[in-house]
Amino acid sequence: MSSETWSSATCASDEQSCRHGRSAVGCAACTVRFVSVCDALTSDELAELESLSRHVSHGPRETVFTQDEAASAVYNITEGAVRLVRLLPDGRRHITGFALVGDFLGLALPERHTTTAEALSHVTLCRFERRAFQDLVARKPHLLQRLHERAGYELGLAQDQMLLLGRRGAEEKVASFLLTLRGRYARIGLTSVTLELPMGRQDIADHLGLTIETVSRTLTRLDRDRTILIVPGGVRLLDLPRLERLGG
Amino acid sequence: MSSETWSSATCASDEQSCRHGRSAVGCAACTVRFVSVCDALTSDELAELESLSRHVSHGPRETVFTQDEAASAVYNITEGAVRLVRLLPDGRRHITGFALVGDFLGLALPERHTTTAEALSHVTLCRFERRAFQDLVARKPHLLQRLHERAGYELGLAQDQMLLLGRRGAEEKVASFLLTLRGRYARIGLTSVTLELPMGRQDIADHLGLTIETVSRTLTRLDRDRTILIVPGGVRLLDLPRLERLGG
DNA sequence: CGCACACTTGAGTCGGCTCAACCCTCGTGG
DNA sequence: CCACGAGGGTTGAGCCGACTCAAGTGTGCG
Repeated sequence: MSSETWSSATCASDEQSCRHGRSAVGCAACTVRFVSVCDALTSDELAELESLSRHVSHGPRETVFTQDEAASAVYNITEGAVRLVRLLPDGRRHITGFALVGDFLGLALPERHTTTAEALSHVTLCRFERRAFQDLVARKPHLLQRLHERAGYELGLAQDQMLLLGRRGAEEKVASFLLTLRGRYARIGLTSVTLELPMGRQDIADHLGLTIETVSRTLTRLDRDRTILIVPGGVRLLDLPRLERLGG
Repeated sequence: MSSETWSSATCASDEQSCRHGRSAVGCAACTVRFVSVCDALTSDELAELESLSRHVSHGPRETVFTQDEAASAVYNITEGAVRLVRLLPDGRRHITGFALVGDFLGLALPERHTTTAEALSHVTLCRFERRAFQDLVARKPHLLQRLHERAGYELGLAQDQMLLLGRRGAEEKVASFLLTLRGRYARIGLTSVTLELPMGRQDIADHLGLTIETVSRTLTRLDRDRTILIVPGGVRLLDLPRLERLGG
């Protein structure tokens, strides 16, 4: 039994969204609506979407869904962050990306999930049955349009990441990673000087194609020369211009 | 003036497809139709699509379109191959991928191209004005559906590539590259024992995040231990099991 | 206190990069 | 016909940065 199923059970879901947390008062009042695909819908359609949705939540390290398993649902993150993991036959793992608030999981509406999604912190999600969501999409071309735009954006991110992985240089990778994350936070309205890093060093390493030791060393070096300041749970970006010079 | 525009001019295009080459006898008889997005259309719709299309062709090293320039058109490759290049501010370049027969350029229908596309050999393409194509797509949800599926597939490829770039090992990278290419050729019905490599060593290096010397050395090593045989314009795969062991 | 876990730090190794020379083919022109 | 140069590819010597292995720090928690 997957933890996904488990969490659905713990969340006493009924017709409308359940009230187990501080969010979940309906799509119209959804805090992430304007940064998500739902933005494409009229209020009527929003109501229809809402009837399909169930809120689910997961604690840290729990699995939302697993690579290669049948994709019974797609998700929209309303709180927290998850890591998207690809496992190799030989045991090595790679983190294709980190999904933040407002991000959509299952954008391509695939038959089977291509990655495993694991919660980094406490995370809440809007869960849609895939078939029902697919039916809705088939009837609402502009929603599909929106999904497709988003997929194009993701494709661009993936290409940036490929570029990053190809050009070596640990410092470049780490600096660029921090800047990218900063940019994504800004995109959803979080512009704090302190950058939260909900993922561990090992996750960053597996994302950048480095080892945990190299990530750690690089961060401490950036800390030593006052480019960043390492704080519990994240970093403070002290010298943005230099960081941008390092990251490209 | 871009070479794209230039080529359009040399191809005396009129209502139907022009007859400058051995292809171009109309969408219904198109050799790449069943491996491309056009497969989603009925014959009526195909006729409509055809009225939007112009055949263009490019010689080796010519640019089809350039990164960051306004995307006036999207393309379907009917013959030949192109490389998709991303240029960095500091001059380094990365090849995000190689597009083969049947591949669609501009899948995400972007305002501006995210990569530069350069012909590797003589290449012919079906060219669609982006706006007109977009209008058609807006009226044909199942075509959009098909584009979106394809985008999902591309996203998967990009993730595989990220994984490849992250896990080091030149031998692994090269072996995997050859196998991936073989798989893509097979997908469009080309199952020859000899694998054509229309791209140069430098292109492979820029695609895999290696140097040209390392690519060359790795290929010669594979040649020496009889895993492959280097032939003009490509390689022959002699020991597939071993190659698969090397590539994952 | 003692354990677990995440992270940091150090010493030595190794694979791919750098720099440089060389080979081969092809096209051009004397 | 050969000389020449250009471009793509190959090969070699030495270096450097990231990995490996190993130990040490710090914090939270039972």
